[in-house]
Amino acid sequence: MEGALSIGQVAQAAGVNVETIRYYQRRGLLDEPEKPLGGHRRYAAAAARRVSFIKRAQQLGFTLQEVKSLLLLEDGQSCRETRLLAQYKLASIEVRMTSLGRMRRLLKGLIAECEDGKRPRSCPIITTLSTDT
Amino acid sequence: MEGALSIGQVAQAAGVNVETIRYYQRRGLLDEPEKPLGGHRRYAAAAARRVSFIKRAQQLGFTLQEVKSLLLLEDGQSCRETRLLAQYKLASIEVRMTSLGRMRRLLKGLIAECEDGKRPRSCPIITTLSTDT
DNA sequence: ATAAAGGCCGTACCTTAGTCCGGAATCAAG
DNA sequence: CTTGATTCCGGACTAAGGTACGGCCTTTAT
Repeated sequence: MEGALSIGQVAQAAGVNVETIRYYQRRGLLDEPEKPLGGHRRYAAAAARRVSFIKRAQQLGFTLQEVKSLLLLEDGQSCRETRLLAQYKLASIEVRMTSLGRMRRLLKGLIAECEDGKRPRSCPIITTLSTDT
Repeated sequence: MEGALSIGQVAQAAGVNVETIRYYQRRGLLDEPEKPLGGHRRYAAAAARRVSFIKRAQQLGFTLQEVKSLLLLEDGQSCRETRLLAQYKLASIEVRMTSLGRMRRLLKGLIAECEDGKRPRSCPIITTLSTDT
């Protein structure tokens, strides 16, 4: 059997709080294993992986609601819908990257200017940030 | 005079709610112009630009607290600190981009696989997402 | 000059993503 | 078999980032 973890072990494995696990269950992102009448629930290792996935997706800016949709892919069988969702996410990731790229270019340029020491009055950084996109 | 906007005009120009403007003022991201005793405050066009900047920075994942720091650059004169802060932000942007890049590669691959129609049983998308980083 | 629109201000409320609490029950070690 | 650590469960609380409300006053357009 590849898993007989307690909720605490799942939490530790995924690097989150026990309460977070329970919260995800309430939100329907993770299901609760059966409770052996008057005992403690046992989790498969897959639960910990699922939680890790949730955290990773979140770090990339997906909301729990979105992650939930993504996870439906796993559970559901419809490859078609899955692909659509993935394509949509991909598009949003690309938008974010483009945005970040612009900001990065901006900051790089400003840092360089700053280093040159040619500061006419106020730091060029914000004058620029405040005006450009 | 390049500005004599009402708070509503500032909000509209920046594409936010009037309440948001007031909220930023409370948070110290934007200062309130003097109020002409028993009248309505008037804003310079710079206020709208500032708000737009805040929104842009936010879209890139900066918290209001961080944006506040960034804005100190504008107001403060210390180029040195400004630069440090900007460098820190730059680094964090790069981390985010790398992360997003990984996710993008992942999604792209999975979408392609999905399109091939070779689905062994469940959609490959999640099997992968659940296991890899 | 008068009404509608907008501004002022304080307070209350909302959503997201958790975290904490407290009491009862269960598990694991010695 | 006792003790200490976990789990269970419901519900309250938090922080961030706003949004809404209500009463009153000022502006603006007609």
